[in-house]
Amino acid sequence: MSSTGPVTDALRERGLRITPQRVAILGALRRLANHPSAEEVFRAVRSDFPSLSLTTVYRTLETLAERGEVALVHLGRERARFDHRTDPHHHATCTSCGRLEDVDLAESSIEPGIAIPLFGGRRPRGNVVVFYGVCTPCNERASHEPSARSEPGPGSLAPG
Amino acid sequence: MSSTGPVTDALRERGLRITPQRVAILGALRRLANHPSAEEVFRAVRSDFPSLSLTTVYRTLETLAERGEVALVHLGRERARFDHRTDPHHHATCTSCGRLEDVDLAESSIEPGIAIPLFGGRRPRGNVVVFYGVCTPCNERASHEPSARSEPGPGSLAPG
DNA sequence: CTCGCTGCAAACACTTTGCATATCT
DNA sequence: AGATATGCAAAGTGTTTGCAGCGAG
Repeated sequence: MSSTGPVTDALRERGLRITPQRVAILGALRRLANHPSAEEVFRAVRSDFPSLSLTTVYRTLETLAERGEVALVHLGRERARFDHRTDPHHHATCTSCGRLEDVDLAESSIEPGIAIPLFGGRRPRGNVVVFYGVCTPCNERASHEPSARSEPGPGSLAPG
Repeated sequence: MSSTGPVTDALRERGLRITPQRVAILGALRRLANHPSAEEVFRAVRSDFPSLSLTTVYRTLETLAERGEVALVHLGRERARFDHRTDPHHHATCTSCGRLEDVDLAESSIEPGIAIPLFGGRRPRGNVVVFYGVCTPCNERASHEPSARSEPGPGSLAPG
């Protein structure tokens, strides 16, 4: 199989064998873009690839993460999510429904040059910022049901 | 038991019954200060409280977190850790050994006023920053064993 | 006395692993 | 052909839950 395409190329560049499973998984991750979990990728691919196993999805995403082709995003108690973007950026998440979106922030605005005592006064190698808030649909739902249970949603990491 | 003390007072203020288990658990969390996991708290308390169960530690810490008396800190795949500080602050972690320390950062330096599209252009309710780097002991160990395996350590959330 | 708390054991969700078979190169 | 990837089922890990008895207020 000498097929070409962005996904196939990415796999080849990472020194990975090009299998239909991998093509489908990485393709789905890029297409979904919504920081899906392994299971969400699994369901998306399964439709036109019934023999695929969840194990393979986990293994493939782990391999891709190791090689820097995708990134892992963990929030609070939530299951792991995968990010097709690997360039430095941050995230915003809805504390009510868990929706997650990218946030591009000027690097300088988070003081990457700060001296960290834990690192012997050296600067951090990197940092991750997560913004917490309530997305528009959840916000509207909350105002329509004033006294209704305003579920804290997934993960109780939310500050304040 | 009408004993007094910071821990007892804190429990009472949160409307919780003062049991020896809770006094010991919250006391240990404050004393350790090192962002211990439930199991680490358990081991610390167990010494002079052999009948304590891990379940109670989980339940107590969860209750305290719900009431805002302690905070949860999750990093990557790692187990949950608990923080006796609940005021806004950030964290630095060693990507090699997992050590975690507090970082106090001026709030303005992370643009809390940024308009987040996910939140309908509203500002985030809060944010969490984690700085990644290598702590001094790990750094020295690495330079003494140049070609040795430089374990990525717990959690592969580390950027770049 | 009453309701909340504790401890035990069992259940849980998510993720990883062992192994035989199938597939890529 | 040879090495690597896949699928299945089973094992983990960390955390949560049901329930009966205990203890704080």
